[in-house]
Amino acid sequence: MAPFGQCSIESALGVIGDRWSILIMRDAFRGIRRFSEIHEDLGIPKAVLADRLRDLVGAGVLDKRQYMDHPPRFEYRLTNMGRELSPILVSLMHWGDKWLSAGDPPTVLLHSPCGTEVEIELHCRTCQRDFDPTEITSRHSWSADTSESGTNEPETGEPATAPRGAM
Amino acid sequence: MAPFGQCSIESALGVIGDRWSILIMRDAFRGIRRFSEIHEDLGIPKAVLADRLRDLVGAGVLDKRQYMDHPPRFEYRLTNMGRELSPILVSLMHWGDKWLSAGDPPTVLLHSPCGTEVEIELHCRTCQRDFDPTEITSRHSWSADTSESGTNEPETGEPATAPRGAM
DNA sequence: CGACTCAGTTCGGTTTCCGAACTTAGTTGA
DNA sequence: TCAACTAAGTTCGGAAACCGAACTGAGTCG
Repeated sequence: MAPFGQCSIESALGVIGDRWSILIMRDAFRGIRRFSEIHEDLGIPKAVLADRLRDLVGAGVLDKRQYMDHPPRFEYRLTNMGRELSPILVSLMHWGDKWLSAGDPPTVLLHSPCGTEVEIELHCRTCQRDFDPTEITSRHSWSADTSESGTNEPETGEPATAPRGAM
Repeated sequence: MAPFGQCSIESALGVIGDRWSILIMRDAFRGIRRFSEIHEDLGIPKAVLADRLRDLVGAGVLDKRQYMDHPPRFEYRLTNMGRELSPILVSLMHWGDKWLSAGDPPTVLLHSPCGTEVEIELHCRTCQRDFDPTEITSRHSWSADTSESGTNEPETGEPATAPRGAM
């Protein structure tokens, strides 16, 4: 495996492939921008936070700026690159809501102009419709097939051949 | 911070909040299902792989089944819960493609019925359009505002107030 | 019988994580 | 002016996780 090479998922994980990094970015979306705020909000050890912020700034998803000279105070703001992580956070949130939350989702995202709940969907512009994961194929050295077992207590049967799927 | 409590992103990270877990799930989508295959594909230490597979099965995103009795052989298949992680993987891939890949994206996902490139978009059913991250608000104890700096070399200025944003 | 495969477990060494204490620069209140 | 306080880190020692390599055990193949 080349270090963060051939697969974009791997490359992406090189930047946000750790629990804390994602939570720090979530905080950034929430408007939590200062070292001490993040520290308090997440309960992350300060040394680790300092480390992660350095990495995230280095990767280009956060920007460190001094917003006050006396005393010197800093904040970490989303860059465009960082802001575009939101589909990832939105999908994580939706998945957690659906499969892990007991009862009501803790947070609901809204489309601010109209107040409708945000949806994130796999969409096909040609077919003009949303579709689900089983309809994904990939183009590369692999070929088709993402279909797996059909329920969460999957049916038995089906041979052990390993057709190559997406991603 | 309650351990994996109030925020669905945190809960989700409790299941796939580690680099290896996500790569193992990606392999599952690719049709790589056997212990030895995953080990070889990822270069993950066997002890760690055994650990992660236990966790992922325990969490309900993979199902371990014996597909052969003599000799006993096992495979790990996606459950429905696992399959529905795909929007997360798709967004990770798109983000990596856009911001980290030099040149062509290593893998392109296609809508299998028609061969069009897969898109994943924030969508509003009321406005009948896709929109971008700056138009997200949340409903909970926080209020609006996700707007941050506007470029990847963000403009200076703007006060240090921390309006609460989404997620 | 010997070599091989799969699916792990065990082992020692290295890296990372963690919480607590410390630092440095500046501010506020008495 | 001195003490207490805050923000943004750094330093420290112990605990946990990670790593590659070696080992295990069930079963197969020639």
